[in-house]
Amino acid sequence: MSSNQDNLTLCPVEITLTLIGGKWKILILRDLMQGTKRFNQLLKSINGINQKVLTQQLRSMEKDGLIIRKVYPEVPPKVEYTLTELGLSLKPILDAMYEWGEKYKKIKG
Amino acid sequence: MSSNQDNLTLCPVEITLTLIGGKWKILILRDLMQGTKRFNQLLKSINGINQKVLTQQLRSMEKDGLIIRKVYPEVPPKVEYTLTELGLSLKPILDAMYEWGEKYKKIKG
DNA sequence: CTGTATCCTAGAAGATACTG
DNA sequence: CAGTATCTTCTAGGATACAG
Repeated sequence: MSSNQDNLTLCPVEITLTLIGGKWKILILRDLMQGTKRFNQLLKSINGINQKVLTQQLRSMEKDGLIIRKVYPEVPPKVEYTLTELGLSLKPILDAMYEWGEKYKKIKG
Repeated sequence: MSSNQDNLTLCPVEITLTLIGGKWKILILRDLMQGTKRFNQLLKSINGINQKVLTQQLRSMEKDGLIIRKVYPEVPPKVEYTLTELGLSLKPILDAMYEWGEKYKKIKG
């Protein structure tokens, strides 16, 4: 898994990939860019992910300083996930991906 | 594998991911953004990839219209890979990833 | 040099059941 | 609701050998 202890001799693009590569993190970021979300909200809005994998990805992103996990000591439990400043700073990447996908859709769709 | 037959009802970010997701395509794009490259050049400059996987990824990207493969009928063979216009249009994404990686390096390094 | 063709493996991802 | 804990499946990726 990625971590902030990864080799910092990698090229900048590779560094970025170690933190947001993989099948799901970009999609989690896409959702959290809209604001704080609860675990179940993420689970529903991310097509095809399951509970275990979502938990794993969120933990990894928390460890990497991209998101913050806030637990409300209630019953039933309530857990909210929010982007950190570092996480928010990924927005230009997400925006570029969004724009490219839009254009591609128009061409091919 | 990704293809241009993927479900176009996906959100734009997901569409982009189907075309450039995975462990290697971004790195191949990074290299080809600098211009046409031969197979062996790519093999050497992409850290950790092997021949089979590089071939697979290049075929997939060719099928998706991101790159063009040009074979020179020589002995020994010479094959060059070049970005198409569509492939080139991914540059903003690569640039954003590069910039983010740079900043991250400065903070953590 | 640029590929196929096999075979193999690690680990990501998924299904299911259970819990505070 | 938001998780663990297991067990299983799957496939991207890797190692190796060979070929035009």
